[in-house]
Amino acid sequence: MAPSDRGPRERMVFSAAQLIRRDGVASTGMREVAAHAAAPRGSLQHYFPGGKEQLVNEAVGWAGRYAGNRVARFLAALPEPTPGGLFAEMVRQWTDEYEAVGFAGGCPVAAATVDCAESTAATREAAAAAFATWAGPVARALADMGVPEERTGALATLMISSLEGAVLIARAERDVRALNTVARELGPLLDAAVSKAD
Amino acid sequence: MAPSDRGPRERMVFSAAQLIRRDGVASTGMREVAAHAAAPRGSLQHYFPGGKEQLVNEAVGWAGRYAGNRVARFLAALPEPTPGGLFAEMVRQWTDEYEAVGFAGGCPVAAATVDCAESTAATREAAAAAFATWAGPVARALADMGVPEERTGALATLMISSLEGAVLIARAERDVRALNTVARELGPLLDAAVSKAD
DNA sequence: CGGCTACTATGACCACTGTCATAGCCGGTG
DNA sequence: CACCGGCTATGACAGTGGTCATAGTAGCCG
Repeated sequence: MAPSDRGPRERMVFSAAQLIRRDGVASTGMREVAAHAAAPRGSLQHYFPGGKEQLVNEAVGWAGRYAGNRVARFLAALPEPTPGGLFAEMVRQWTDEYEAVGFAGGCPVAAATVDCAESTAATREAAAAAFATWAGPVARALADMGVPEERTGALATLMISSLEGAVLIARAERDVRALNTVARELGPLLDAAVSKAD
Repeated sequence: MAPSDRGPRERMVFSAAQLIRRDGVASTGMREVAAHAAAPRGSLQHYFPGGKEQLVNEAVGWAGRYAGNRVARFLAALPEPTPGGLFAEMVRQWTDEYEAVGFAGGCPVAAATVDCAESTAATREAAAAAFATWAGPVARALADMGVPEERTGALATLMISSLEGAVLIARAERDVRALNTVARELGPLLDAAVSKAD
């Protein structure tokens, strides 16, 4: 699932994201991150002199970039790209995971927002940046599909909002129902946004 | 904002919800809850022999009931109830708060889900129950407005998902943009769901 | 060889948490 | 008055957290 043989630094960032996804920021310990990454504990203070805050911020940034990069893959997987199809793929990544390995993990950016939005300004900004680097490719993809420029941003926000909320509900219920619901209900609306002059 | 003169027990549950909303479950201490509720620390073990878990679960339940009860108020505030109007009111509760007192707080149910879904089964179930007691009144309201029965549940889920996600993004960005966006984009879709035979 | 840099290894510190044990208050009732 | 239940008050405990200090290793350069 993840490249386990990268530098230890990268592994720790990745592990931090994984653990934050599962337990939230506050419940994730530094020692735990090092152990999960099979990295020496002493490396934490070496690679992340900024402490836990720096590690969390990098994990959040990593998650944002990951989500943004997935968009291109989703598009490539679609025979004929449509907004609704893209959203269905975004949702499917979650339903696939939940059905395959269970409901252990949520979105790390959401976790960081919930846990740090008020207490840690830098992390809050990292989360906002992550949402932006995620929404950017989505909006561009919508534009490429023929959605008018003035609506791409709003629809991208709607897609990400619905997805995040559905992930939350799905995790609480341990059921992918909410995810499937938003995909089904939102698909037609998204497809209807492509201007017919194409 | 809240009835400050209820029993100490109720005040503690309410304070717990407030603090969880702000900092997440893990970062909210029991002593902090007692202090915030102006309640004696010794009362914690008296009223909540189940410890923190019980307190958190009750706070989540309280939040779910609160959200469910708000629905009736929103409907009463609308001259002519429509699905899009109801959703706009639900969103407006958040934009009003954020513009009035800042972006300190999110949804306590979301916070509990993020922090406890994997670690504490009972809290996860409490969160699922809270979402259900919230979605119920929403779905019933949609039905009363003429939405076909077979779609009310799905649309309620869509509304709550989008709202939760938008709250998350708004908090990260410290901007109500996402909230306004989902309200604007989803309104027409919701209104279009009322069957015309009415 | 010495010296330097990158990284690793541990142990200690201090702040704090949830929980428990114990004791005290205080208003009723008999 | 004695008694007792509901509630409060505090101190202690054991555990865990992030962080710092210090020392060690490995490898390259000169």
